[in-house]
Amino acid sequence: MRTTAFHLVTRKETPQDAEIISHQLMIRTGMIRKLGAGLYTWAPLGLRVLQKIENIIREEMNAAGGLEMLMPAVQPKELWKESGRIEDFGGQLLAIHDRAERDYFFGPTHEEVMTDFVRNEINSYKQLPINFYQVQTKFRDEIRPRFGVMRSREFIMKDAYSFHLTPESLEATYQSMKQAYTNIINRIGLDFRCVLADSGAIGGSGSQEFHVIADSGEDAIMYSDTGEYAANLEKCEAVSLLNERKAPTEDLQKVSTPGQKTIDELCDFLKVCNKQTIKTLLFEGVEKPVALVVRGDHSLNEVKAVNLAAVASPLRMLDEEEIKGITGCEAGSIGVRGLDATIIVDRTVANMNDFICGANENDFHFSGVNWQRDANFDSIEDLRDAMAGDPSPDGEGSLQVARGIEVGHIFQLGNKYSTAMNAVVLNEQGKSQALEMGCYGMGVTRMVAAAIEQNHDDKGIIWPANIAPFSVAILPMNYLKSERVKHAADELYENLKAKGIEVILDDRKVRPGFMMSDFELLGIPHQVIIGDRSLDENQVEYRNRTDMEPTKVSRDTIESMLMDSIKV
RNA sequence: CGGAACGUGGCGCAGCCUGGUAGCGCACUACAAUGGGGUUGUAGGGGUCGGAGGUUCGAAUCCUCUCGUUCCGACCA
Repeated sequence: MRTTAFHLVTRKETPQDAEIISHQLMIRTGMIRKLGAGLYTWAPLGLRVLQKIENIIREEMNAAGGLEMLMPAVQPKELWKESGRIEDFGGQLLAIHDRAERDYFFGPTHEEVMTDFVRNEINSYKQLPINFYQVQTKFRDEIRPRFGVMRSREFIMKDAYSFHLTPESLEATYQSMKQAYTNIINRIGLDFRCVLADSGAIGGSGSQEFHVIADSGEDAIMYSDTGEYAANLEKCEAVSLLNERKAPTEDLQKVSTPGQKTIDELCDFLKVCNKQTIKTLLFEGVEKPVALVVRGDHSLNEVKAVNLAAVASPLRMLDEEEIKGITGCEAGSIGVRGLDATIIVDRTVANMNDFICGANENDFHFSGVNWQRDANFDSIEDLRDAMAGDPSPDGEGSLQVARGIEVGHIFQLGNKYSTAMNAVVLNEQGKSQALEMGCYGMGVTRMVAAAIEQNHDDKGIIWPANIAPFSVAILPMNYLKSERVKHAADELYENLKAKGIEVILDDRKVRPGFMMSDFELLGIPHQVIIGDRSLDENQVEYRNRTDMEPTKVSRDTIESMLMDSIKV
């Protein structure tokens, strides 16, 4: 490709609405342009990268036995009524209708369409297991799109769906998908972790997420420093930090704490450590209000909370009026003694003794509170966010924290959809049986942004070799005036092209500094600078984008050197 | 959806408070010089100031409504 025949429009200035580096660089390089909130045009440069990622995904999916297909983006509302997921997805569904006022959704995901396809196509256990996938445009009406294509409303996802007669068969395919995802991200060249995850609106029993490690990541992931354990913070098991409950040593005492509302204020006032206190949080329950109790220095994990049977979904904290009605006090003085609510305590809280809590009376707390003697709870659950330094739940090492960008999520759905939508096969005994189902999503557009988050410097993008839009950039100095330079550049360009190398030759009438800055921004891995100065010695200059160290290379060997470093 | 802010050539912004000629930088076009790190000069093209209504002799500027966008909180590949 010659730049004059390509669409290359770079910008020196950072767009005002781009917060994170990948978004900034994608706009500055001209890979994408914004059309509206969460809507982006992929220019030719960006599409080259996107398609490379798609191709790697296709190759690995095919190698793992996946069968590519393509479903409509527009889905009849009736299918969603069958699965009962309209409520789960809520406002994220883009509702549309046709001229006859029939209702449709623009697909945010395709479990329904796929299950419909399969219940018509698959009738016998002999057709199983099978794994279909597609690479397709989705639309989710995110409440707050941001970070460019990282959280856009329209995006491209690879989604796969597998079907099985038995949970064992599902497990086997699930593991092969996990391996395929590992291969994909390794080939793209990114640092990632596979972590345990909450399955959210998609549902099912078990799921894992693939996170590309980056400081700008929206998720916190916890991992053992010495063991295998890794989980999304929202899922990460938090163990009890106290092995056993010690016997009471203090008497129950009501202490005056005028105006002390937050845990921090209370601890300052009483000169105690926040590890001696508990937080009692009141939520709407299914039958009666629920009090969720965590230690003063811990934070409630909202995903764990909403997953509790006694807690109403969606999660809602009681307001001031409701709190007053139950406790007679304000939010800062709630405590567990004599509280009329279902009391669920965190594992650590269950083992505390001599602790401090609100007295359900404004400006008073209790100290020296002990379970059984002074108060009781209904059950013990894992309620809190795990913290760095906690023992790993599998007993191996302690937990560390990192930020991650979720690029993939794999689920064992079991028969949730097949039962709801009556997708059955006849088994060997001729009996009708609901299908076991798995689904496997990967954010293709997001992967591009994630790759940039992990591979850039102050000058621009540093593309990993396998997804770079071009492998080699030829930068001729004074191409339009020096016949010698033009000849050498054209010759190298044609030779590399003939060998199947993706090469871009900058034949624009721009000055050298401009040209070099442009290609640093673009992040092309291998750059060859050709000018009269080095041609005098029958040499060209080579640099790679990673270290930018210039190396003089003889004209005779530059081609083979490039071929070696690219390893086609 | 709640809270905040912003809409002025393709991009980044000034002008608005105190109403009267629409301006700057980048980008773009042409010419010239320059030619190994975003070079310089000269000359150009491009904006009904988000939209509608109002106040006024006169509105980018003041008022009302509306649309859009972005940022902060609950969702997810």
